Amino acid sequence: MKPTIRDVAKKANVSVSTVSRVINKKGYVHEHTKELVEKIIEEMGFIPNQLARSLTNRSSKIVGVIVPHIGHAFYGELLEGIEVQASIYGYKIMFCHTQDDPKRELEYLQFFEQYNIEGLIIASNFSNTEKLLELNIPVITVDHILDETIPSITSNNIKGGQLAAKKLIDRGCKNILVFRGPSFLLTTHERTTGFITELDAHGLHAEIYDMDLINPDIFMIGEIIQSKQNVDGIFCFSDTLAFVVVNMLKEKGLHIPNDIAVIGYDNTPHARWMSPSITTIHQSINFMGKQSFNLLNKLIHGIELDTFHDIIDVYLVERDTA
Amino acid sequence: MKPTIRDVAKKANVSVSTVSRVINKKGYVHEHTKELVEKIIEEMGFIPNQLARSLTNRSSKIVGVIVPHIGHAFYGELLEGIEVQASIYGYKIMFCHTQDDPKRELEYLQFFEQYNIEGLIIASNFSNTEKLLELNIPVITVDHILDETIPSITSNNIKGGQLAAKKLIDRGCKNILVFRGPSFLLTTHERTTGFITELDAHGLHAEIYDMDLINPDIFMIGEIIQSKQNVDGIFCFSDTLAFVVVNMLKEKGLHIPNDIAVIGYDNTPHARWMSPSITTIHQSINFMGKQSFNLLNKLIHGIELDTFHDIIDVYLVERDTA
DNA sequence: ATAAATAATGTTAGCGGTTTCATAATCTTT
DNA sequence: AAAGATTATGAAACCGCTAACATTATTTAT
Repeated sequence: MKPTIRDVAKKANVSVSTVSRVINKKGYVHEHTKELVEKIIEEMGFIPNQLARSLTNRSSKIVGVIVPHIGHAFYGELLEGIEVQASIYGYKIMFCHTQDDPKRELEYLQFFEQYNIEGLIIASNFSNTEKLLELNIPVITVDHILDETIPSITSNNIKGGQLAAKKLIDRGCKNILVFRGPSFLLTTHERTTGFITELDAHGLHAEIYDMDLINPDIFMIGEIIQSKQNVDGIFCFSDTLAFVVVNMLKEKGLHIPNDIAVIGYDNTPHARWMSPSITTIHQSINFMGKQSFNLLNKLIHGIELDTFHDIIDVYLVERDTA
Repeated sequence: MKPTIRDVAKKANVSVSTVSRVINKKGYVHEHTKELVEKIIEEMGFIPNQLARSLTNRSSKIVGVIVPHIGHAFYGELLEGIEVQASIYGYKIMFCHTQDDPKRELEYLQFFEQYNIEGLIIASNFSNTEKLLELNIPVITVDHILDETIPSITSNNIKGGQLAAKKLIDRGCKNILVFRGPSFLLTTHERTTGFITELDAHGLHAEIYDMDLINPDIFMIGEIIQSKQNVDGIFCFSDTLAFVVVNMLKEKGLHIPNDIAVIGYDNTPHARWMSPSITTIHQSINFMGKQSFNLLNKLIHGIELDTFHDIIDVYLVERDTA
């Protein structure tokens, strides 16, 4: 059986409160007894039970994270960033992937509540904002803004769109296609806005298609590429998409980037490994993860926020396709 | 303030134990009172505090999962499988990614212990088996076997190697290269064994190189490919590797699969999207995740195991590169 | 009708900690 | 040397729940 604080107290011939004081470094305790207690804790291999602690403290040292699909690289990397940072501050993560199912969202919200989680990071397109606020714990969103009142970490999607546009314009592209993400995502709109306004400023415009960023409809992309003539620039809202597009263009015998330039988004490893390697917009997902934990951590500890909605910078990675 | 069981009891004019009986559906309670209590629970929005429950029960409904890098697709998918299954049984997961750091492993083992986790799934190359067994909770490993005494879920790597070999042999390949994984992994050895024995049986042999499966050393691969003449078949232990190799071979002007055949491993989405699409060994990572939770669940509930080391089937996905 | 069995509910002691309060010992201060 | 402040420790209540045990009400069996 694991030793409890009482076992330690008995062996050290002190009261439990003294032991408690030692492990929490709180209140008065004589140097002598402190050393003795510490020795015995060491000896017995005593580890305070966090569950019991949480019960009195209401500080579980757990934060919840909700993502749509943990299997996807984006969320994996995000989670990695969050976890790294959380562990520095002694926080553990309990996560849930909703698979875009609102039922699961609510279910997990309850679970989280049962465990007295101290804060919540939401990366899914959460559907039930009221429920969220009822929780009465700090909540932030990452990668998108759910509500003006909920602090967030997002990527600078407008700039991402602008950078891509600038690059294509610089190359002299005139006939531009955009394979963007689904229209219900805020990120899609932001990138589109950034891209289009930049084109506009140069008297250019683009033809836009909505796509699934993660599971691209290969057939449809093929159709579009075949049917369009004279296209000389394509902006894809994910590297996965760019990846598929580049492969198809090569099949078609076009030279990239001379005949046609392609820009992706995300800067995943595959973009670098592909040949030609894919020019893309880099967003540091890992960093977003870290920052989102940091933001949440501030809220948990009641620290004043300097920025309520933090926007992470993006940049263009110039490679072979544009 | 969140309502407690006492608040409910008071409002319903019953004792806390009656309420407890209602929420746990355990012991005698009159239909009348049951309905009343349920109504009040509903009204007050009472949710039993799992922390307090765990304290008495020692059943936290939490299982721990340790992976090396959550950011990697393999572990993301694995975690997804685990989580889906866990949630069906009302279990939450607390995870840690060790980044291959033994210090972090131990640290997290302690954390897990503090939270009375009920079981542990290990996907990392855990270094400290004794510590693990000291935990006195069910432990299983997934994707590799750490110790004969610890139940496991693994992929049929031997068969994976065999399938790849058979395919290359069928194509008439004579001059074969293997880009395998790091030699400290059991999976690497198993696949190698499967592959080599099959070649042996046909009087063939292969040249083997150790590689990082996830972050391939592009330069080194390039060197090898350039230096070797007459190679007509390559077996890569990950699709990522195959991906890089295929790109390089194309650069070199070789025709795949006629001049040279390539087989990957994993069947990641990119293998399908690449052109030529990559022939690969499929292993159902998601399924492995599910099965590993199922296995752990049996152990937790003391159910007799029919297989101590369960091996998940793999198969060849024939596409354009072999 | 009475004993025995079953059903319904309450009382209370934990689970393993933290924390308030009380008390005792030691150190300052004048 | 006495009063006051500081330091050191312990007793006990409590966090929110479960479960063993006790008690009473209701059935069932004889």
